[in-house]
Amino acid sequence: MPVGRTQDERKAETRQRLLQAAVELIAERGVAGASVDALAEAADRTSGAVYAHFGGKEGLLVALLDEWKDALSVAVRAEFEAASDERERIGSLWQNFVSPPPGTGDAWTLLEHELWLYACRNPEVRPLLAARYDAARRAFGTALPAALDARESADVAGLLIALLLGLEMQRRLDPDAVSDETAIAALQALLRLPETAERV
Amino acid sequence: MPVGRTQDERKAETRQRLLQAAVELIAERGVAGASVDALAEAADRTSGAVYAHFGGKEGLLVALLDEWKDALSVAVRAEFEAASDERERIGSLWQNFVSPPPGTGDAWTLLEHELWLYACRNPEVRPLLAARYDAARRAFGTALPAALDARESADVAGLLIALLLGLEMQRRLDPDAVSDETAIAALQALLRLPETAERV
DNA sequence: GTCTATAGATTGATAGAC
DNA sequence: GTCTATCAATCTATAGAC
Repeated sequence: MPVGRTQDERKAETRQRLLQAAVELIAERGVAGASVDALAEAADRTSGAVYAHFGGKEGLLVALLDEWKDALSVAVRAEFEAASDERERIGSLWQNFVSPPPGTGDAWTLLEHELWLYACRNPEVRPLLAARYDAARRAFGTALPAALDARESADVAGLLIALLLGLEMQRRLDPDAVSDETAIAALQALLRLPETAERV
Repeated sequence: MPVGRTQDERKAETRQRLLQAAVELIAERGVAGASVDALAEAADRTSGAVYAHFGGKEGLLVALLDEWKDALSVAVRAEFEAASDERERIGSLWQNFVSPPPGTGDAWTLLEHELWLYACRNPEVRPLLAARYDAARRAFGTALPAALDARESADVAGLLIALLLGLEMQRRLDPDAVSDETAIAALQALLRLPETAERV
Protein backbone atom coordinates (compact mmCIF):
# COMPACT_ATOMS: atom_id res chain seq x y z
CA MET A 1 0.00 0.00 0.00
CA PRO A 2 1.99 2.96 -1.30
CA VAL A 3 -0.34 5.53 0.22
CA GLY A 4 2.11 6.94 2.72
CA ARG A 5 4.81 6.98 0.12
CA THR A 6 3.09 9.33 -2.24
CA GLN A 7 2.24 11.64 0.63
CA ASP A 8 5.83 11.71 1.75
CA GLU A 9 7.00 12.14 -1.78
CA ARG A 10 4.81 15.13 -2.34
CA LYS A 11 5.98 16.56 0.94
CA ALA A 12 9.60 16.06 0.00
CA GLU A 13 8.99 17.52 -3.42
CA THR A 14 7.39 20.64 -1.98
CA ARG A 15 10.34 21.03 0.34
CA GLN A 16 12.79 20.77 -2.52
CA ARG A 17 10.77 23.15 -4.69
CA LEU A 18 10.71 25.74 -1.92
CA LEU A 19 14.45 25.43 -1.34
CA GLN A 20 15.21 25.70 -5.04
CA ALA A 21 12.88 28.67 -5.41
CA ALA A 22 14.63 30.32 -2.48
CA VAL A 23 18.02 29.86 -4.15
CA GLU A 24 16.88 31.49 -7.35
CA LEU A 25 14.68 34.23 -5.98
CA ILE A 26 17.02 35.32 -3.20
CA ALA A 27 19.92 35.47 -5.61
CA GLU A 28 17.76 37.65 -7.83
CA ARG A 29 16.06 39.95 -5.33
CA GLY A 30 17.87 39.47 -2.06
CA VAL A 31 16.70 38.08 1.28
CA ALA A 32 14.56 41.08 2.13
CA GLY A 33 13.33 41.49 -1.42
CA ALA A 34 12.01 37.96 -1.72
CA SER A 35 8.70 37.85 0.11
CA VAL A 36 7.21 34.65 1.48
CA ASP A 37 4.41 34.89 -1.05
CA ALA A 38 6.84 35.31 -3.92
CA LEU A 39 8.97 32.40 -2.70
CA ALA A 40 5.95 30.14 -2.44
CA GLU A 41 4.62 31.20 -5.82
CA ALA A 42 7.97 30.54 -7.47
CA ALA A 43 7.73 27.02 -6.08
CA ASP A 44 4.14 26.61 -7.33
CA ARG A 45 2.82 26.58 -3.79
CA THR A 46 1.26 29.16 -1.53
CA SER A 47 2.64 30.92 1.51
CA GLY A 48 1.04 28.41 3.82
CA ALA A 49 3.46 25.75 2.61
CA VAL A 50 6.42 27.86 3.71
CA TYR A 51 5.05 28.16 7.23
CA ALA A 52 4.08 24.49 7.40
CA HIS A 53 7.53 23.32 6.30
CA PHE A 54 9.90 25.85 7.78
CA GLY A 55 7.89 27.99 10.16
CA GLY A 56 8.61 31.12 8.17
CA LYS A 57 11.21 32.80 6.02
CA GLU A 58 14.01 32.53 8.55
CA GLY A 59 13.45 28.80 8.90
CA LEU A 60 13.66 28.45 5.15
CA LEU A 61 16.98 30.29 5.13
CA VAL A 62 18.39 28.12 7.90
CA ALA A 63 17.32 24.98 6.05
CA LEU A 64 18.93 26.37 2.92
CA LEU A 65 22.22 26.94 4.69
CA ASP A 66 22.04 23.48 6.18
CA GLU A 67 21.33 21.91 2.81
CA TRP A 68 24.25 23.73 1.24
CA LYS A 69 26.54 23.07 4.14
CA ASP A 70 29.05 21.04 2.24
CA ALA A 71 27.83 21.48 -1.31
CA LEU A 72 30.46 24.14 -1.86
CA SER A 73 33.36 22.21 -0.42
CA VAL A 74 32.43 19.00 -2.21
CA ALA A 75 32.12 20.68 -5.58
CA VAL A 76 35.30 22.71 -5.32
CA ARG A 77 37.29 19.80 -4.01
CA ALA A 78 36.12 17.46 -6.75
CA GLU A 79 37.19 19.94 -9.40
CA PHE A 80 40.47 20.45 -7.69
CA GLU A 81 41.36 16.82 -7.31
CA ALA A 82 40.33 15.86 -10.81
CA ALA A 83 43.09 17.97 -12.33
CA SER A 84 46.46 16.31 -12.77
CA ASP A 85 49.00 19.10 -12.43
CA GLU A 86 49.12 22.44 -10.68
CA ARG A 87 48.49 24.52 -13.76
CA GLU A 88 45.34 22.58 -14.50
CA ARG A 89 44.17 22.82 -10.91
CA ILE A 90 44.55 26.56 -10.87
CA GLY A 91 42.83 26.85 -14.20
CA SER A 92 39.87 24.83 -13.05
CA LEU A 93 39.58 26.90 -9.90
CA TRP A 94 39.68 30.11 -11.84
CA GLN A 95 37.29 28.97 -14.52
CA ASN A 96 34.63 27.55 -12.28
CA PHE A 97 34.69 29.91 -9.40
CA VAL A 98 35.21 33.32 -10.79
CA SER A 99 34.03 33.02 -14.36
CA PRO A 100 31.22 30.47 -14.37
CA PRO A 101 29.24 29.90 -17.55
CA PRO A 102 26.69 32.72 -17.63
CA GLY A 103 23.66 30.48 -17.48
CA THR A 104 23.19 28.25 -14.48
CA GLY A 105 25.36 29.40 -11.64
CA ASP A 106 25.58 32.98 -12.81
CA ALA A 107 23.96 34.38 -9.70
CA TRP A 108 25.62 31.94 -7.33
CA THR A 109 27.90 34.43 -5.63
CA LEU A 110 25.07 36.91 -5.23
CA LEU A 111 23.31 34.36 -3.06
CA GLU A 112 26.55 33.72 -1.21
CA HIS A 113 26.96 37.37 -0.30
CA GLU A 114 23.29 37.66 0.52
CA LEU A 115 23.51 34.79 3.00
CA TRP A 116 26.77 36.16 4.37
CA LEU A 117 25.13 39.49 5.19
CA TYR A 118 22.18 37.72 6.71
CA ALA A 119 24.43 35.56 8.86
CA CYS A 120 26.50 38.53 9.98
CA ARG A 121 23.38 40.23 11.29
CA ASN A 122 21.73 37.20 12.90
CA PRO A 123 23.75 35.70 15.76
CA GLU A 124 21.64 32.55 15.66
CA VAL A 125 22.44 31.93 12.01
CA ARG A 126 26.11 32.97 11.98
CA PRO A 127 27.50 29.71 13.37
CA LEU A 128 25.80 27.86 10.53
CA LEU A 129 27.56 29.82 7.83
CA ALA A 130 30.79 29.85 9.80
CA ALA A 131 30.69 26.05 9.91
CA ARG A 132 30.08 26.02 6.17
CA TYR A 133 33.19 28.06 5.44
CA ASP A 134 35.18 26.03 7.93
CA ALA A 135 34.16 22.82 6.21
CA ALA A 136 35.09 24.32 2.86
CA ARG A 137 38.56 25.27 4.12
CA ARG A 138 39.16 21.83 5.60
CA ALA A 139 37.91 19.84 2.64
CA PHE A 140 39.73 22.12 0.26
CA GLY A 141 42.85 22.05 2.40
CA THR A 142 43.22 18.31 2.35
CA ALA A 143 43.33 18.47 -1.42
CA LEU A 144 46.30 20.79 -1.41
CA PRO A 145 49.50 19.32 -2.84
CA ALA A 146 52.09 20.33 -0.26
CA ALA A 147 52.59 18.27 2.85
CA LEU A 148 51.21 20.46 5.59
CA ASP A 149 49.48 19.87 8.86
CA ALA A 150 45.73 20.36 8.98
CA ARG A 151 45.93 23.87 10.38
CA GLU A 152 48.32 25.13 7.74
CA SER A 153 46.51 23.62 4.80
CA ALA A 154 43.18 24.99 6.00
CA ASP A 155 44.81 28.40 6.29
CA VAL A 156 46.09 28.25 2.74
CA ALA A 157 42.69 27.09 1.56
CA GLY A 158 41.24 30.12 3.31
CA LEU A 159 43.61 32.33 1.38
CA LEU A 160 42.59 30.82 -1.95
CA ILE A 161 38.90 31.15 -1.12
CA ALA A 162 39.45 34.74 0.00
CA LEU A 163 41.25 35.68 -3.20
CA LEU A 164 38.61 34.02 -5.36
CA LEU A 165 35.77 35.74 -3.50
CA GLY A 166 37.43 39.15 -3.71
CA LEU A 167 38.35 38.79 -7.35
CA GLU A 168 34.87 37.70 -8.27
CA MET A 169 33.48 40.75 -6.50
CA GLN A 170 35.61 43.08 -8.56
CA ARG A 171 35.13 41.24 -11.83
CA ARG A 172 31.37 41.18 -11.52
CA LEU A 173 31.41 44.96 -11.46
CA ASP A 174 34.02 45.14 -14.20
CA PRO A 175 35.11 42.03 -16.11
CA ASP A 176 38.44 43.69 -16.89
CA ALA A 177 39.16 44.57 -13.28
CA VAL A 178 42.08 42.18 -12.89
CA SER A 179 43.71 40.35 -15.78
CA ASP A 180 43.50 36.57 -15.98
CA GLU A 181 47.26 36.19 -16.00
CA THR A 182 47.75 38.19 -12.83
CA ALA A 183 44.96 36.34 -11.07
CA ILE A 184 46.34 32.93 -11.99
CA ALA A 185 49.84 33.97 -11.01
CA ALA A 186 48.48 35.08 -7.65
CA LEU A 187 46.70 31.78 -7.08
CA GLN A 188 49.93 29.96 -7.85
CA ALA A 189 51.87 32.18 -5.48
CA LEU A 190 49.45 31.44 -2.66
CA LEU A 191 49.58 27.73 -3.37
CA ARG A 192 53.35 27.83 -3.14
CA LEU A 193 53.30 29.99 -0.06
CA PRO A 194 54.23 27.22 2.40
CA GLU A 195 57.37 26.25 0.45
CA THR A 196 58.36 29.87 0.12
CA ALA A 197 57.94 30.42 3.83
CA GLU A 198 60.14 27.46 4.63
CA ARG A 199 62.96 28.92 2.62
CA VAL A 200 63.01 31.99 4.85
CA MET B 1 22.76 89.78 5.29
CA PRO B 2 23.49 86.17 6.13
CA VAL B 3 19.95 85.03 5.45
CA GLY B 4 20.78 82.94 2.43
CA ARG B 5 23.76 81.48 4.19
CA THR B 6 21.86 79.99 7.07
CA GLN B 7 19.33 78.52 4.66
CA ASP B 8 22.07 76.91 2.64
CA GLU B 9 23.82 75.77 5.75
CA ARG B 10 20.73 74.06 7.05
CA LYS B 11 20.21 72.48 3.67
CA ALA B 12 23.76 71.22 3.60
CA GLU B 13 23.50 69.96 7.14
CA THR B 14 20.32 68.01 6.39
CA ARG B 15 22.01 66.48 3.39
CA GLN B 16 24.97 65.39 5.46
CA ARG B 17 22.77 64.08 8.24
CA LEU B 18 20.78 62.00 5.78
CA LEU B 19 23.92 60.59 4.19
CA GLN B 20 25.45 59.76 7.56
CA ALA B 21 22.21 58.17 8.74
CA ALA B 22 22.17 56.11 5.56
CA VAL B 23 25.68 54.86 6.21
CA GLU B 24 24.85 53.71 9.71
CA LEU B 25 21.37 52.38 9.16
CA ILE B 26 22.10 50.53 5.93
CA ALA B 27 25.14 48.91 7.47
CA GLU B 28 22.95 47.80 10.32
CA ARG B 29 19.77 46.72 8.54
CA GLY B 30 20.63 46.54 4.88
CA VAL B 31 19.38 48.51 1.90
CA ALA B 32 15.95 46.91 1.86
CA GLY B 33 15.68 46.86 5.64
CA ALA B 34 16.27 50.57 6.04
CA SER B 35 12.99 52.30 5.23
CA VAL B 36 12.80 55.89 4.08
CA ASP B 37 11.02 56.80 7.29
CA ALA B 38 13.69 55.14 9.41
CA LEU B 39 16.48 56.83 7.45
CA ALA B 40 14.88 60.23 7.89
CA GLU B 41 14.20 59.67 11.55
CA ALA B 42 17.78 58.62 12.19
CA ALA B 43 18.78 61.96 10.69
CA ASP B 44 16.27 63.85 12.82
CA ARG B 45 14.19 64.73 9.82
CA THR B 46 11.07 63.29 8.21
CA SER B 47 10.64 61.31 5.02
CA GLY B 48 9.80 64.45 3.06
CA ALA B 49 13.38 65.60 3.41
CA VAL B 50 14.63 62.46 1.68
CA TYR B 51 12.37 63.05 -1.31
CA ALA B 52 13.20 66.75 -1.48
CA HIS B 53 16.96 66.13 -1.43
CA PHE B 54 17.40 62.91 -3.33
CA GLY B 55 14.08 62.09 -4.94
CA GLY B 56 13.78 58.85 -3.01
CA LYS B 57 15.78 56.03 -1.52
CA GLU B 58 17.62 55.15 -4.73
CA GLY B 59 18.76 58.75 -5.16
CA LEU B 60 20.11 58.71 -1.64
CA LEU B 61 22.09 55.56 -2.40
CA VAL B 62 23.53 57.03 -5.57
CA ALA B 63 24.55 60.17 -3.71
CA LEU B 64 26.12 57.98 -1.06
CA LEU B 65 28.18 56.09 -3.61
CA ASP B 66 29.20 59.34 -5.22
CA GLU B 67 30.25 60.82 -1.90
CA TRP B 68 32.30 57.78 -1.05
CA LYS B 69 33.77 57.51 -4.51
CA ASP B 70 37.35 58.00 -3.47
CA ALA B 71 37.07 57.90 0.28
CA LEU B 72 38.25 54.31 0.25
CA SER B 73 41.21 54.83 -2.02
CA VAL B 74 42.36 57.96 -0.24
CA ALA B 75 42.25 56.35 3.17
CA VAL B 76 43.95 53.13 2.18
CA ARG B 77 46.60 54.91 0.20
CA ALA B 78 47.41 57.32 3.00
CA GLU B 79 47.90 54.45 5.42
CA PHE B 80 50.00 52.61 2.93
CA GLU B 81 52.31 55.48 2.09
CA ALA B 82 52.79 56.54 5.68
CA ALA B 83 54.58 53.31 6.54
CA SER B 84 58.30 53.21 5.95
CA ASP B 85 59.08 49.60 5.12
CA GLU B 86 57.22 46.70 3.61
CA ARG B 87 56.56 44.92 6.87
CA GLU B 88 54.98 48.04 8.32
CA ARG B 89 52.94 48.62 5.21
CA ILE B 90 51.52 45.11 5.30
CA GLY B 91 50.82 45.42 8.98
CA SER B 92 48.93 48.65 8.55
CA LEU B 93 46.88 47.18 5.72
CA TRP B 94 46.02 44.14 7.77
CA GLN B 95 45.23 46.06 10.93
CA ASN B 96 43.05 48.70 9.39
CA PHE B 97 41.25 46.78 6.76
CA VAL B 98 40.48 43.42 8.17
CA SER B 99 40.54 44.01 11.90
CA PRO B 100 39.34 47.56 12.48
CA PRO B 101 38.76 48.78 16.02
CA PRO B 102 35.32 47.44 16.99
CA GLY B 103 33.75 50.83 17.52
CA THR B 104 33.54 53.20 14.62
CA GLY B 105 34.13 51.36 11.40
CA ASP B 106 32.98 48.03 12.69
CA ALA B 107 30.16 47.75 10.21
CA TRP B 108 32.06 49.29 7.34
CA THR B 109 32.39 46.16 5.26
CA LEU B 110 28.74 45.28 5.81
CA LEU B 111 27.84 48.50 4.02
CA GLU B 112 30.37 47.71 1.33
CA HIS B 113 28.79 44.33 0.60
CA GLU B 114 25.34 45.83 0.82
CA LEU B 115 26.17 48.42 -1.81
CA TRP B 116 27.93 45.80 -3.92
CA LEU B 117 24.81 43.65 -4.04
CA TYR B 118 22.69 46.68 -4.82
CA ALA B 119 25.01 47.70 -7.64
CA CYS B 120 25.11 44.20 -9.08
CA ARG B 121 21.34 44.21 -9.38
CA ASN B 122 20.89 47.77 -10.69
CA PRO B 123 22.52 48.37 -14.08
CA GLU B 124 22.19 52.13 -13.60
CA VAL B 125 24.14 52.05 -10.37
CA ARG B 126 26.77 49.45 -11.26
CA PRO B 127 29.09 51.81 -13.19
CA LEU B 128 29.26 54.03 -10.13
CA LEU B 129 30.59 51.31 -7.88
CA ALA B 130 32.78 49.92 -10.64
CA ALA B 131 34.41 53.34 -10.97
CA ARG B 132 34.92 53.40 -7.22
CA TYR B 133 36.81 50.13 -7.22
CA ASP B 134 38.75 51.17 -10.28
CA ALA B 135 39.82 54.37 -8.56
CA ALA B 136 40.83 52.39 -5.50
CA ARG B 137 42.99 50.04 -7.56
CA ARG B 138 44.68 52.91 -9.39
CA ALA B 139 45.35 55.05 -6.32
CA PHE B 140 46.48 52.03 -4.39
CA GLY B 141 48.57 50.79 -7.29
CA THR B 142 50.62 53.95 -7.60
CA ALA B 143 51.65 53.50 -3.98
CA LEU B 144 53.10 50.07 -4.63
CA PRO B 145 56.86 49.79 -4.23
CA ALA B 146 57.89 47.86 -7.32
CA ALA B 147 58.45 49.66 -10.57
CA LEU B 148 55.51 48.56 -12.68
CA ASP B 149 53.47 50.10 -15.41
CA ALA B 150 50.04 51.42 -14.50
CA ARG B 151 48.21 48.33 -15.67
CA GLU B 152 50.37 45.91 -13.69
CA SER B 153 50.31 47.89 -10.47
CA ALA B 154 46.54 48.28 -10.65
CA ASP B 155 46.28 44.53 -11.13
CA VAL B 156 48.39 43.83 -8.07
CA ALA B 157 46.36 46.35 -6.09
CA GLY B 158 43.26 44.45 -7.21
CA LEU B 159 44.79 41.27 -5.82
CA LEU B 160 45.50 42.85 -2.46
CA ILE B 161 42.01 44.30 -2.25
CA ALA B 162 40.54 40.95 -3.22
CA LEU B 163 42.49 39.08 -0.57
CA LEU B 164 41.59 41.62 2.10
CA LEU B 165 37.90 41.52 1.18
CA GLY B 166 37.80 37.73 1.19
CA LEU B 167 39.72 37.39 4.42
CA GLU B 168 37.52 39.89 6.15
CA MET B 169 34.46 37.94 5.03
CA GLN B 170 35.75 34.75 6.59
CA ARG B 171 37.07 36.37 9.74
CA ARG B 172 33.84 38.18 10.44
CA LEU B 173 32.13 34.82 10.62
CA ASP B 174 34.98 33.27 12.56
CA PRO B 175 37.84 35.40 13.90
CA ASP B 176 40.11 32.35 13.85
CA ALA B 177 39.35 31.47 10.25
CA VAL B 178 42.82 32.29 8.95
CA SER B 179 45.81 32.97 11.16
CA ASP B 180 47.41 36.40 11.17
CA GLU B 181 50.79 35.00 10.14
CA THR B 182 49.42 33.21 7.10
CA ALA B 183 47.43 36.26 6.04
CA ILE B 184 50.41 38.57 6.33
CA ALA B 185 52.64 36.12 4.50
CA ALA B 186 50.06 35.99 1.72
CA LEU B 187 49.92 39.77 1.42
CA GLN B 188 53.70 39.84 1.18
CA ALA B 189 53.68 37.14 -1.47
CA LEU B 190 51.21 39.11 -3.58
CA LEU B 191 53.23 42.30 -3.18
CA ARG B 192 56.32 40.47 -4.42
CA LEU B 193 54.42 38.80 -7.21
CA PRO B 194 55.83 40.99 -10.02
CA GLU B 195 59.46 40.25 -9.09
CA THR B 196 58.72 36.57 -8.79
CA ALA B 197 57.08 36.51 -12.18
CA GLU B 198 60.07 38.18 -13.79
CA ARG B 199 62.34 35.47 -12.56
CA VAL B 200 60.40 32.85 -14.51
C1' DG C 1 0.13 19.42 4.13
C1' DT C 2 -1.87 22.71 1.39
C1' DC C 3 -5.10 25.99 0.29
C1' DT C 4 -8.05 30.58 0.68
C1' DA C 5 -8.99 34.52 3.19
C1' DT C 6 -7.73 37.89 6.01
C1' DA C 7 -5.86 40.55 9.88
C1' DG C 8 -2.44 43.91 11.28
C1' DA C 9 1.67 46.29 10.45
C1' DT C 10 4.85 48.62 7.33
C1' DT C 11 6.25 50.15 3.09
C1' DG C 12 7.26 53.98 -0.79
C1' DA C 13 5.45 57.97 -2.38
C1' DT C 14 2.36 62.13 -2.78
C1' DA C 15 -0.42 66.43 -1.46
C1' DG C 16 -0.80 70.54 0.84
C1' DA C 17 0.12 73.70 4.90
C1' DC C 18 3.83 76.55 6.53
C1' DG D 1 12.90 72.84 2.22
C1' DT D 2 10.48 70.70 5.75
C1' DC D 3 6.63 69.04 7.94
C1' DT D 4 1.97 66.39 8.81
C1' DA D 5 -1.34 63.50 6.98
C1' DT D 6 -2.55 60.08 4.07
C1' DC D 7 -3.22 56.65 0.08
C1' DA D 8 -2.42 52.46 -2.09
C1' DA D 9 0.45 48.59 -2.21
C1' DT D 10 2.89 45.01 0.02
C1' DC D 11 4.48 42.36 3.75
C1' DT D 12 4.40 38.62 7.64
C1' DA D 13 1.70 35.66 9.95
C1' DT D 14 -2.53 33.34 11.36
C1' DA D 15 -7.18 30.89 11.15
C1' DG D 16 -9.98 27.59 9.27
C1' DA D 17 -11.74 24.67 5.33
C1' DC D 18 -10.44 20.52 2.91
